[in-house]
Amino acid sequence: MLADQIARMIEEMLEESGGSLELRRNEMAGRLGCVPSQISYVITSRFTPERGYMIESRRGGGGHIRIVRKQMHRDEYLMHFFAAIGNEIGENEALAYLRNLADNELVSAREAKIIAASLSGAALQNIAPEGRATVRAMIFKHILLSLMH
Amino acid sequence: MLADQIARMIEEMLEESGGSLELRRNEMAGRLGCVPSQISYVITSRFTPERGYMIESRRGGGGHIRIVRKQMHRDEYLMHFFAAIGNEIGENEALAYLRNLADNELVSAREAKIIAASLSGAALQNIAPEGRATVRAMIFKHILLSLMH
DNA sequence: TTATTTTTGACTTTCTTTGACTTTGACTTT
DNA sequence: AAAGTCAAAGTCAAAGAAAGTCAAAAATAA
Repeated sequence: MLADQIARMIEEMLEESGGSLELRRNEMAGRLGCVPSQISYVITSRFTPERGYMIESRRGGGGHIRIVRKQMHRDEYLMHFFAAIGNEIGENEALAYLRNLADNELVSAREAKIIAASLSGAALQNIAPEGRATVRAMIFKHILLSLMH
Repeated sequence: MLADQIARMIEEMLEESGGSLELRRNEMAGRLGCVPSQISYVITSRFTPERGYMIESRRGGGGHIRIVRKQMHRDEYLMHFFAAIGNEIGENEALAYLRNLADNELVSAREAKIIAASLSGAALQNIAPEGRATVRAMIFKHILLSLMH
């Protein structure tokens, strides 16, 4: 799939450059033989702040898109998530946060699995659908609390 | 019967691939000359977490369904707990099991904290009291499954 | 028969791809 | 300096591609 391919490419570049890069949308689209907005799509759908990226860009002649992987620190991070979760959270969104936690080594891979299991729709299937996202948010927040101090 | 045939086919593929596979629902349905939702039916009715499978999927272009078998070799201990939990479990009883798991080094202290948080009455307070023990059992079981390698 | 499991298909949701149109910035010309 | 030109990037909505859901009908089992 195109989107994944582009995402991989960007990740690679980020790796090489140590977490920050500047690309030119049209030029990249040209190289890949795709429409420029496809690049935008990939960036907005994959390199979100939720997953720990900052985006900034400039239009016009010599414009560019800059992507920075931001490295927050522990407490700030957990707090940030705590606040970000809100009163309800869907499974996918929760997994995105979780992956971010794992990437930043705030939880181990095994811990991430445990958490994922406890937030999974399957585990919560006995709860009425309208209530699931709320319960999931509660559980997630309590887990984050257990990780603090 | 169609469903059994599909189930066998999936099991075979799992065998070949060593316990984990990714299939495309439409494509598979096409090959079998059946309706795509039939694949979904087989997966939800046969490849359940209760039977040791984990499912994840993605919709849209390039979507897929991934099936992973958690092989339980020397996971009998976890299985034992799994069975012991039953359909409902109170917080105290759950904590007792958890301590047991920790004592036997099946989970780390930190993991135990995470699990305790996710099973706590506080985390589940949005659920009607009658339903809590059931949901707690579900979550606990799913966590155990996630621990089975 | 009655209850449970299968099968099907219409409809929904989620994710991707594309392209037309808009906005912005740098440079050039008046 | 103001206006004009052109090269970017941004936005948005439509179309396409997959998987999910659900309930009715059909088949099987009890």
